[in-house]
Amino acid sequence: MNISQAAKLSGLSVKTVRYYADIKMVEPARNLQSGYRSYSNDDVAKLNFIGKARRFNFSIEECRELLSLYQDKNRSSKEVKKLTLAKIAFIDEKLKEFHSLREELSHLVNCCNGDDRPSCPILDELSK
Amino acid sequence: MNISQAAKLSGLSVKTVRYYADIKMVEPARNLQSGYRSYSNDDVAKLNFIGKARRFNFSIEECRELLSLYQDKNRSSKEVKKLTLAKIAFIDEKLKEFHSLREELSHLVNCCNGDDRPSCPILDELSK
DNA sequence: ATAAAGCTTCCTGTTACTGGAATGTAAAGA
DNA sequence: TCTTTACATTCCAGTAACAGGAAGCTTTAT
Repeated sequence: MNISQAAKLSGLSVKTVRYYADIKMVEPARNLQSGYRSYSNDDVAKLNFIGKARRFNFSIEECRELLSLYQDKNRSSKEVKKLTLAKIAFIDEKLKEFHSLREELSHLVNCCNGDDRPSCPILDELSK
Repeated sequence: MNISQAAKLSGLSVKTVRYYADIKMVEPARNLQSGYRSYSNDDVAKLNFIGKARRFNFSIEECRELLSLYQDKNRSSKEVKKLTLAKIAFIDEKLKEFHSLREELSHLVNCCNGDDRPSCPILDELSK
């Protein structure tokens, strides 16, 4: 099938699918006459896989690893679990950061009248 | 003072300070003989301000806005509060995203044995 | 036959810098 | 004074993961 069909089936944009071909993550066959990319069902499965992994916040490089594990029938689940735990740790970091940011910002907001006068504790804090 | 001194006092890298000059956010005077950037205390105060705002997750463009409000003696605190509330809303979005991601991932991790066998529920989920 | 749709490659832009090369200036030591 | 060293300058490339768009083929529909 052509690229737009593969994109539709995998829920990705054509641009994204072409990008994944460019970076050699999912390289479809080529129609020799037209030069068009020709995607197999297997290719689409890989695109799907990558799409899901991306939605789970795995980076492209991590997707590459997961994909090679996915295709390796002798892999151990340990390796996949390790990657996933690392991702969870990363997310925990982000959660902590954003939590404390949120607290600080909402503290500032609570101190600010938010009226038409110029006095503003938020700016005061930023300039300290 | 020269750029490295300004960088030190503001807690930013020289590269970053130069970048802020390039994008016309903090444009110091120039030493006409050497061509070196010449930072005033006021410039350093602005750098400080921006550094703090960046740590509060404000984007460069938002910093630009905040900075102009900061320098506008007639600004209303309402405007600053509005920006800050928008930032909090953005952070809340991120928190929600990461929370649900974390849940899904830890669910997968709990289902995975993490041993030397190939069977892996994480990969199974990603390929569905 | 022609037009429209779909495909190709290539280039630019995004965010907020960082690293590095080539080169110029200033300060410190011999 | 000369030289080394430290610091400054500009400019270019790279980062992550694409999106947008131009110019130009190929296929399909009318």
